[in-house]
Amino acid sequence: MPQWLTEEQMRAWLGVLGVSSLLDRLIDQDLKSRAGLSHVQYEILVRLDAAPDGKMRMTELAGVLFTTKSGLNYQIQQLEKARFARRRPAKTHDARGVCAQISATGRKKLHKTAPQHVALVREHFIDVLTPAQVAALADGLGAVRAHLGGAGDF
Amino acid sequence: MPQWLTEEQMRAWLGVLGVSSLLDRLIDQDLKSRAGLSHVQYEILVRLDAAPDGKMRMTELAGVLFTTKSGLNYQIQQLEKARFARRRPAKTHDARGVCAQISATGRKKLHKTAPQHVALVREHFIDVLTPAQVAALADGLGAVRAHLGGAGDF
DNA sequence: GAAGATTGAGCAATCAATCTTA
DNA sequence: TAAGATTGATTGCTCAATCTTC
Repeated sequence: MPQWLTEEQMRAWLGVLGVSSLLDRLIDQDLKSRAGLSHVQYEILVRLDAAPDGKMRMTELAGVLFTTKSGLNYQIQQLEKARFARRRPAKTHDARGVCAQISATGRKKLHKTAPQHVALVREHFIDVLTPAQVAALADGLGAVRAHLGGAGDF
Repeated sequence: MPQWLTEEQMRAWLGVLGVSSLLDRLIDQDLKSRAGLSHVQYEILVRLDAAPDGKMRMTELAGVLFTTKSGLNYQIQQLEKARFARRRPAKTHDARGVCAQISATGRKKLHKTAPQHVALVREHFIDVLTPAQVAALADGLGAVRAHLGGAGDF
């Protein structure tokens, strides 16, 4: 016989699914209407902006963003069309590598967009919780993430 | 000046996004390969199976699943093709209402699929956490969900 | 006009296959 | 042969518009 979930375990599990669905949609709509960026595109720009020289290897970027290489490729194409990023051969001796690099326009766009985005995350996530709850979420979700072994960094 | 997130707040936030991405993909692949169902389709069947008479109004179902009405409509079509569910006019005096109803085949499929699905959720989520961590996640995520005001029920 | 539901166009994600270089 | 990256076909999602009934 299977070991069903307790009521509390169920709340934790459905909580993860529900909260991420709701917040992701909310954020996507906000970013699209305000800045014309999808949430994924915004996260790409954040990572590139923080990276040395504004550039990162495609596979590495896909890893930290928990997306597939195909999906990332598509989004980088969109960012290239919008002139927010470009592709550059990686300057290793390995000619297979490709880097995505944020452009000056991309940085401007990001820096103009970020404050309101952070405000939204605060309003609907951080500020709804006590500091202890935030710590508990960081702790628990970090444990799950560590177990899943994604290439993330935080 | 915007109020940036602290390192811990960032871990909590990226934790939600990362864990849900990773687990959702993992579960989707598992369900598709084992049962030919997407995660969304599985959740639909769970809800219908638990509902009185195995049926639920389309809008209500979309609400508890945090999905759009269009998205739900598409998935119900797929479930109809597979004979796991069907559409029925709601038996209110209001002729606008439509119910989705799980079929006997759908119930069989669900009951055969559920144990391994729960085992997977345990393996990669519940069992990775202490009972206190599970309680903390249920608590914190519940608070966020309550604030977002989704039509969920748990 | 508003609520419940459905449709269609366009966009985005996935999976397998391909191409190139190591 | 394998790693890095890209593409193509297919599926699924989102948004706006539509249709019907209240």
